[in-house]
Amino acid sequence: MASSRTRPNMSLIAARLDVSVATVSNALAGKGRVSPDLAARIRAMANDLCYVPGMAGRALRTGRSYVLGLVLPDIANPLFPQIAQAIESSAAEAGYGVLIADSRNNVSTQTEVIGRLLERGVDGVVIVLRRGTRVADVGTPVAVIDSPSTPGNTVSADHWQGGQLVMDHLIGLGHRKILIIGNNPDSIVQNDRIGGMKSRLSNGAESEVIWVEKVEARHGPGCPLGLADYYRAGFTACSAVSDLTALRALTEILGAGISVPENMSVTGFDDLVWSPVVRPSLTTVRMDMATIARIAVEALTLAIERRAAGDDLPKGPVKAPPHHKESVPMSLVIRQSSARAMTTQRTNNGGYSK
Amino acid sequence: MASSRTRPNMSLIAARLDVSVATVSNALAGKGRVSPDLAARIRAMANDLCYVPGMAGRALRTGRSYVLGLVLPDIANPLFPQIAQAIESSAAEAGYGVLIADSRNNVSTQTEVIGRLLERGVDGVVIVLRRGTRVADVGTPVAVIDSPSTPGNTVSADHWQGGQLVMDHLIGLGHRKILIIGNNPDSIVQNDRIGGMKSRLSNGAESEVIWVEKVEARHGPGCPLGLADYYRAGFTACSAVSDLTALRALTEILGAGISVPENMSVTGFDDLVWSPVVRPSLTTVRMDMATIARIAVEALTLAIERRAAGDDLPKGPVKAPPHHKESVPMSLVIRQSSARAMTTQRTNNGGYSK
DNA sequence: CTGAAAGCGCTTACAG
DNA sequence: CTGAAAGCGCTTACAG
Repeated sequence: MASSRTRPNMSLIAARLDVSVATVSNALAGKGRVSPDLAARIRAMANDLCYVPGMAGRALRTGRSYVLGLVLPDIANPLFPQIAQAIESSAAEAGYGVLIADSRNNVSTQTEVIGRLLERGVDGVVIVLRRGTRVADVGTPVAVIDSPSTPGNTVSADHWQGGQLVMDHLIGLGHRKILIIGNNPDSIVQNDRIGGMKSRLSNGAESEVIWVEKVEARHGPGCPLGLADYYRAGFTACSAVSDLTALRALTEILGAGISVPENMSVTGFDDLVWSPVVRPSLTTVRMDMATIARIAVEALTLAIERRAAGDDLPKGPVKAPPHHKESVPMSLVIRQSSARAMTTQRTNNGGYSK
Repeated sequence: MASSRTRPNMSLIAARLDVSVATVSNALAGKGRVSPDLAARIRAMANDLCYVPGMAGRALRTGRSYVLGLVLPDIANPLFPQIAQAIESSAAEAGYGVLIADSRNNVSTQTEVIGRLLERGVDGVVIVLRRGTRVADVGTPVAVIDSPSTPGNTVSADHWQGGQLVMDHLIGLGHRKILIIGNNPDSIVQNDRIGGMKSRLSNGAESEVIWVEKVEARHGPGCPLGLADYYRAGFTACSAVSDLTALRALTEILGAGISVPENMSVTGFDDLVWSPVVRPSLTTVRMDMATIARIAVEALTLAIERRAAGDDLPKGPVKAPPHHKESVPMSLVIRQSSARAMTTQRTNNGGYSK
């Protein structure tokens, strides 16, 4: 009677079929050491009993939990959904679950949450870094997602190339005075993107960079960025390092009565969820998160296998350099759209003309 | 030599101190069955050896993993960061880890991912529901976060009261013709919010409801909502059921040369990450996610304790009804701001006046 | 206050 | 092809 309350295990299956648990284990694992028809009967019985393998036992025995930790600097970051979804999906495909942890942009918290993940027995950790922090060596395989300019092993989008993409687009549309809007001058990612943009100025095009945090430090949080002044000074495009910044620019420009894209083009970065929703929808650059996640998870599972196989101590001469970098191209997303060619006569009053 | 490669366990501590593992276990668990100084020596040794308890062993023995599953309908949903952060934080406080899963807005996928979570041995599951789906009975405690109008046990924000809050605000500012913008007419949450809004129309105020999905079904995705027409028809405020919809309205209105909030007020819902970033920043309504998460996690841990204690079968007469509902008040976030009083003379050209 | 022993569910050599 | 046995790291009655 009470047996219906408790989850079935291998012993139950074995008892019902009068075989040994070892055979059940082998049959269910598909190791092929079991005769086909016995294996079939075992699988059928497992199915009848709604058997689900107990991971705790397996983990204890094999020393592997098939769980990965995902450490994020700030879960509230708008890019997080893309990252989490991609990692979860890649991990699930590789047979791993994903335990999340929020390091709250804080190095000591980061150490602490990694500790908690290790307690929980994760086999490896994916860490998303911010603002040039480094991660101390933990006793488990680690994959880092950040900028390629970050020291150490990393997988990341090619932010520099993404910057080139967007600048090529703007130059191709005929823009020659382009305002680059950054947010935080300390961000490696943002500097990479801006570096890429600047590297593609051509045909006499010029740019100027402003940083939101610097402007706010002077005039207070949420202050205008003075974009109407740049418009009057002849700038015809704003290239922001993120969609968040682009959105701020877009609303400020529209609010000043300057039409987009007729009089001013605006581009962003990251293709955040609302980018297609605003009017005009935002031309932006997208990271291939699915690929980045796949590479990170593959690297991790490979390291986990190696470690499980005991390839720990690199005896003899040290082999290849320990730094491994991989960067994934970004792609331009051209929408309805917020950036357009300089073919229309530029109006000089900045007003919205019917 | 090789011992430095392997994680220390209780046996190692016991051997080093020449005591039994049972005593180590008791000392580390703080059960008080161990003399204070022995307990101190054991803790010191554990510390020296960098001992971290192996959860796999504990899980196997106690039948509890101290891991909760978090099932989301769509990780890419912009509300997800708030939810995930709150759940992770509450769970961590209660000593639980959080395994994420994405049901991709799909009932069969939802069943499948819940199955995978159970395989991994989660002690309970938090499910965020969408669009009136129900969740089948799984063999583990479940907490559902959704609308209070959803059948079954739920914790949620009081969306109806949130709607009242925003309408009270607009009426108080003097608005009398208010456009309510919904997205999906099938959403229980959105209908609750709109119901609350309508319930507070007073002083001869009137409203009209439009649904983005319906407009798009007629004119194609991304089409204008015709808000300038509503402005010309005398509407002075748009109350959207989400910040995403509010953002779309805001950019359309600004793009039409109608100034916000001088000529048209706009409000949203959810206080998404970019709401303070746009200009003018968005007046919105916020759910108290921290409280909702705390209630959900508490309910779950309580149910887990009960089940562990064996209070399974409710013998004798059935007690209180199985449906438990809890709804948490929302709060108005008034910003710089996108909604303002009807004190200024209304201009009739809809133009932006310097 | 401390220890010997059993057992949670699984996998893996090893024998037959 | 199949089974008996050991053991992963822990906790929990039970005895002393």
